[in-house]
Amino acid sequence: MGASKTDFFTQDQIDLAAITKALGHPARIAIIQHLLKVNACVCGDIVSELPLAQPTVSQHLKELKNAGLIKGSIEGNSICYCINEIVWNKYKEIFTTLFDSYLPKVKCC
Amino acid sequence: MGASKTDFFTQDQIDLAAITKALGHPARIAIIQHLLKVNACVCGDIVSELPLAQPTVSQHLKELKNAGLIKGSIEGNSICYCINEIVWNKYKEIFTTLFDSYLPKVKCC
DNA sequence: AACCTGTATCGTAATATTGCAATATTAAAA
DNA sequence: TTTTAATATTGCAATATTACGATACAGGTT
Repeated sequence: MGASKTDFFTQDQIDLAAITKALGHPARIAIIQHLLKVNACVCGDIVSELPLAQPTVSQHLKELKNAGLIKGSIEGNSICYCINEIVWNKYKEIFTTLFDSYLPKVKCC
Repeated sequence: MGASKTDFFTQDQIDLAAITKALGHPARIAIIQHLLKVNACVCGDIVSELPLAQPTVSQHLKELKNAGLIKGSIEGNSICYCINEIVWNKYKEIFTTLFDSYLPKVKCC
């Protein structure tokens, strides 16, 4: 098929899967890391940061925006991108909880 | 194309993207959450936990195993699955660093 | 107005993912 | 050995993703 059976999963599972899926590409990881590194709104130098054509980068930015991880706002004739603080902190919390919920067993196969 | 241009990204970016991609499906999130919940090796009840056919679940398990997130070991005529502690802790660290590296700007567009 | 610059969208080709029926494999049980 | 139970693999159809050239669009600049 290619489409996931979202009907039978919880909304939390679907949301978490959507965020991780959005992060599941080297280019999008690179975009996020760049936004984190400059720690500011980035206006227009994302394409030059990546080894990809401009339409491809635009598409990756769109997916990150759809997932809610980043925001884009018009700034003159270019567009400023930055991390979406609220969504970022929400998933920081969710990921922390997820990773912390693992308590290794003394005996495991 | 459909294939990512992995040649121009760092190994860290490719690895992180691979892990997030592996988590980027509701079924695989559900599998991980189940393994975390029972906090033990799970032998054979994963299929019945999910609203998917056995071959589909087997495929998702394979992807999680390929990503290194889970381990599977033969236990009689069934197979025990559990979280891979080393990989889990490695990415716990990486995710923590990633999420913590965000320092919101006072002024942002 | 015409032009440039930065970004988005469209269209399309190549490839990957998802899901499952059918089948194979493996190991214990009868 | 035959059967049974659990899991993996194969093969295939439907859909999604990735990438990019061509093009459209928007806002400045001249």
